[in-house]
Amino acid sequence: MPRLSTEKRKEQIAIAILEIIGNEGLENLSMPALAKRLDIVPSALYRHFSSKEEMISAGLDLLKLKIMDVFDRHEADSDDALEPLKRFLDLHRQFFHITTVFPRIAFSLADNETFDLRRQRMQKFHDSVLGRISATLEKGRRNGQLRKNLDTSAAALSFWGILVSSTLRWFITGGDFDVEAYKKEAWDMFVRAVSK
Amino acid sequence: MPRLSTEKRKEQIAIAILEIIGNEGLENLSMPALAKRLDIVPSALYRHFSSKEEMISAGLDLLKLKIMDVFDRHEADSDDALEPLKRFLDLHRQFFHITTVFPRIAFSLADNETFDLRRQRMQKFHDSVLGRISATLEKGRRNGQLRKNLDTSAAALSFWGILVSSTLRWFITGGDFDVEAYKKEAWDMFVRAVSK
DNA sequence: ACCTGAACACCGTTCAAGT
DNA sequence: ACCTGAACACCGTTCAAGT
Repeated sequence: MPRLSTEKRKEQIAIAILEIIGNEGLENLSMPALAKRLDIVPSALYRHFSSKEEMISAGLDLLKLKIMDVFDRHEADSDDALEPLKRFLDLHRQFFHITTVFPRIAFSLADNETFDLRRQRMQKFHDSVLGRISATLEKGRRNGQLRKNLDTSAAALSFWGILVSSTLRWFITGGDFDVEAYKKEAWDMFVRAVSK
Repeated sequence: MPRLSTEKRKEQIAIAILEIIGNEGLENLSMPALAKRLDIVPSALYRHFSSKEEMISAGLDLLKLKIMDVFDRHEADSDDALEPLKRFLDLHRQFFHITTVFPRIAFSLADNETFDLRRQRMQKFHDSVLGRISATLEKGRRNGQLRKNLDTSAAALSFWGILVSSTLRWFITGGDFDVEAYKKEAWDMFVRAVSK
């Protein structure tokens, strides 16, 4: 009944996709469930996207925007190269339910042609995030704050791993896990590992 | 046509479940696909298990056995507390396709009653593995090899995170990622982070 | 005791028809 | 231009019937 413009619907769909995947997982993302949330009928979704896959892609694009925005808003402004990473880790709480979407989709990838589009989009996304983290670390490596022989891209993946492993544990314990306390310890370990 | 005993079928099903989830993901695990692999009809599966969920559980039980076996066979025998962990990391290659199953299932969990059984089984599994890693680290902490103030359970999760983040990157790049090189760097960082 | 085949509810997608 | 409703192939599961 609502009859919205394609533009608005597409955005609505992308938002709803992220919410459903974040809270209930890919397995529970069904066209009927998605349509119900927008108060339309499942087949109406196909007016705006050609497939479920395309809708997931739209969700990923939105997610990337959101995460990059966090980086942009908290650009390095001090001499400390680790400062922006620390801040990103702290902010993680705010977009935790969003972060869960990323590994959920990544770990559903198969070595299969059907998933190749999804995989490529994930890779671009991941490359952007890791690139951002690497760049920050590289700065610290050059100004002597971090080890000269530090492999900054490996370190960037390790840093991202803090978020992934805390999310994994959070899922497995059904929420009964002190994510903030773990991140604090993991951050201390990370600093020790990369510092001079 | 084959007509095997329930005992043998159950084992066959558990093995096939791990193979399918590991290679093609949970999304591609269908009863028709599973049945075809065993050369029976989908409904025949329900003679041996009451649901798809139960079949996944059986797969998880088998996976736990396999991973614990690796720990058992490479029990600490030197004074170096990090030695068994290093060896586990090296062996990871051998059971890589198995390891992928764990995060795949973990990141499909939802905050949903239907998934509670799966979640609990994952948690027991994860607790066992982390417990094993923690115990090793604890030994090193007591004999003075590692930092006195090391939070061994956080460190154990970080260690497990090396496997998870390398698997994540492997998936995202479609296999175009040097897992062994990354693990080497990540291990160096880990040693630096936990050592005295 | 194990397996097959028909049946049912559900999901992704298409298409003709409504406003 | 956007949405609905019927239709189809596919999946998880049940159940009666086969050997």
